[in-house]
Amino acid sequence: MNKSKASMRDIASAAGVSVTTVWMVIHDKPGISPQTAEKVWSAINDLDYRPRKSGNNSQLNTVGLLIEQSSIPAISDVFYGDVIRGVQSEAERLGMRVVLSVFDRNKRGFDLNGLIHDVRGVVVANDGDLPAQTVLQLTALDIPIVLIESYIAAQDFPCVLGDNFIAGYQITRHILDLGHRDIAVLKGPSKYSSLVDRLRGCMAAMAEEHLLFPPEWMPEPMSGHPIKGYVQMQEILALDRRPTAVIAISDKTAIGAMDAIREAGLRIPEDIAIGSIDNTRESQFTRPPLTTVHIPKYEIGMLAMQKLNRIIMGEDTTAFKSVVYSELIVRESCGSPGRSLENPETPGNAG
Amino acid sequence: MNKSKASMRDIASAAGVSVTTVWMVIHDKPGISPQTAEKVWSAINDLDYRPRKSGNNSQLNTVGLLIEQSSIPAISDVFYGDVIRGVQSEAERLGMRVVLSVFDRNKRGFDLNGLIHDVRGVVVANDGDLPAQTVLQLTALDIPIVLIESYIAAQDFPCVLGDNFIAGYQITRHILDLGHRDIAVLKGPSKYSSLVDRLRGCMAAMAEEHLLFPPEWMPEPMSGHPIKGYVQMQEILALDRRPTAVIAISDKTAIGAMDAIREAGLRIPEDIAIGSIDNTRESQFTRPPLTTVHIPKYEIGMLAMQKLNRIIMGEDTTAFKSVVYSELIVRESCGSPGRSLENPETPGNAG
DNA sequence: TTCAGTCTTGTTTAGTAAACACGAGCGCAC
DNA sequence: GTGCGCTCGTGTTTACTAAACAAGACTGAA
Repeated sequence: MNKSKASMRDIASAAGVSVTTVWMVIHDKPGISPQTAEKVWSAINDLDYRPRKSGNNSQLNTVGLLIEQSSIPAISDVFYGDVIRGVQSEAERLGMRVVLSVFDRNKRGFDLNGLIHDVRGVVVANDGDLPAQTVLQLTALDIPIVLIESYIAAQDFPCVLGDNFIAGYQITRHILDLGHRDIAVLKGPSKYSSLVDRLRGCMAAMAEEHLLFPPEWMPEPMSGHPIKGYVQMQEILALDRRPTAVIAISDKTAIGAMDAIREAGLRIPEDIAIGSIDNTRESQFTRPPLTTVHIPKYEIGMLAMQKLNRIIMGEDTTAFKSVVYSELIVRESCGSPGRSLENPETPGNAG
Repeated sequence: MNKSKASMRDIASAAGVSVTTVWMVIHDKPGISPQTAEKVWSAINDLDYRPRKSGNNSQLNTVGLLIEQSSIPAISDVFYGDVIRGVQSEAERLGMRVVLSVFDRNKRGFDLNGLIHDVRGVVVANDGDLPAQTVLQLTALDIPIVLIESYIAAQDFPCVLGDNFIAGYQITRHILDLGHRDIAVLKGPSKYSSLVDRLRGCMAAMAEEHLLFPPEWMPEPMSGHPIKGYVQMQEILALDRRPTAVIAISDKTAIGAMDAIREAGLRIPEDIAIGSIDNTRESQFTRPPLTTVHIPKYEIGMLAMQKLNRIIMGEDTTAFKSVVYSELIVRESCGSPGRSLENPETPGNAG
């Protein structure tokens, strides 16, 4: 008669507690003393208990993490690795599971239906190649959604962002404060709203000094080229007049640009200073180490998961942007603040 | 012997339930059936129960709303009226009380101590005159704090903001799209971080068209002058060359500027177009009605209270900016989009 | 084969007993 | 009278439960 595996009721009587208590122990709810939990767990072990129904309800607290294919293997990607870790660890804290789902830019019709049935919400990491239409489709189906490092103008989605505008402003301000006035910028594809915001921040800082980036010093990015920034930088170096400093819109772009600068036989930062935004792990190992703006990637992931959970729980009713603070990290690629171009002692402030 | 008032235990036995249940009814906790609640409440009424300790614990869920004096009578203030309503209504939903506390810019040492003992957290509306030091003092005392429409650079405070940068960008973009190229801007005091961000957004939009605001078309604001924008606009109108459009950093500034424009015998928008940011209530009753950018003031207040509550409850651990979406409201003060300057049919896009 | 009825499973609601924190009052020595 | 410990009554919190509930699985009659 005891052929069928033990049930919660069996565990309860074996441990001398109520079924509810057993349930609470299994689901890690508050209000259980360590002793009781211990008793229950050992009873579960002794009787070899295995929940029956749990198969289907586990899907009920699973969320999807939609990510574009180019970032795969995403776990090790310079930017999204940290974001994913943040999402994952917050999900764990909330008792949720995360399923990774890759968006392939070549397959037009993305298989949303396969995803949405198993999932209570979706966080969309990065955009660019993920057409706004896909995102709208998700909301039409009433699936809660949170965007990461992207927003859609006039479409008020909940999202979590780095302070991209301020980051652009900060790095540009830093380079201006070092005395530079001939500054170029390596921008990114305009489909990434985060990169657009960064550029706008750069331009605002320049405008405060009544300066504009000359058009020839704002080359368009090569789409699809493996080494971002490399070709853009070459274009600038081929011009008659060369900038004394260049701002790269991302660390990756900066790294490509540094290659081009070195190949041209120029020194960093003596001939050309370079600064960027992201503070990815590799930025501290470039030669010279990159002056950049830290974007708290782990926190972005964490907050995104937290926000998604709150939307699912009905706690967040109005959509808003959550913006995490950025911080300028001064290393060596712009020269140190003590030694500006003309004035070795104090930061230059001419303008 | 029954001289002393009834206690929870008395209520409990009178209603035939446990003390815990009585407590849960009084504190509106979940897990009480309507019938039981009814029984308990009537017992409370019959025995004329009155909680003893509650005197001090009601202060425990009170929060302070710190506001600068110039905004008083704050309830009717054009901007902060809505914000305060938002804070208040969310506080009510959360079962909290709000005490208004006015910061007087003339009294240097603000009496924080009087406030902090009764309060579990503070939301600071506006800044400018509220020195950063005061804010830091609050955090040093470990009082949770949320800033509204302000942040302190490099000091990572939780805050709730309108999307000031984008708002500046939007109104400027709108005016540029109408074909204007000779554009002036009426900026605000630089101590207001929100107004600084708006200006930066304006400058970024201009820079995208490779334009800068000429310095003579960016007059400094008169500090302390009753009618904001009026004197600034007069300065611009006195110049040899006049702009075809002007951007006011706030609705209030725009209203002053419109007076100056009318006094100079010029028509709005035919001679000078004007746009601004805020969408305060009065902006729709100006003549002509003001084209402006809506900043959701009520939502800002609501989110600030929500965020403060979460910080108090220990749910929010990392500080971040919450940014609510803005929206361009096209009325008549810039001319209608169908009829731009040179081209009556389509928006001008030269540049 | 199907379909109503019951059984068994996990889950949720609505509740409780007992321990806890803390100030008020009380007695008692000094 | 004043300070000091002690108890006691207060509201509050923790740890736990009985009973109702939802839903799939099983069963046995039509």
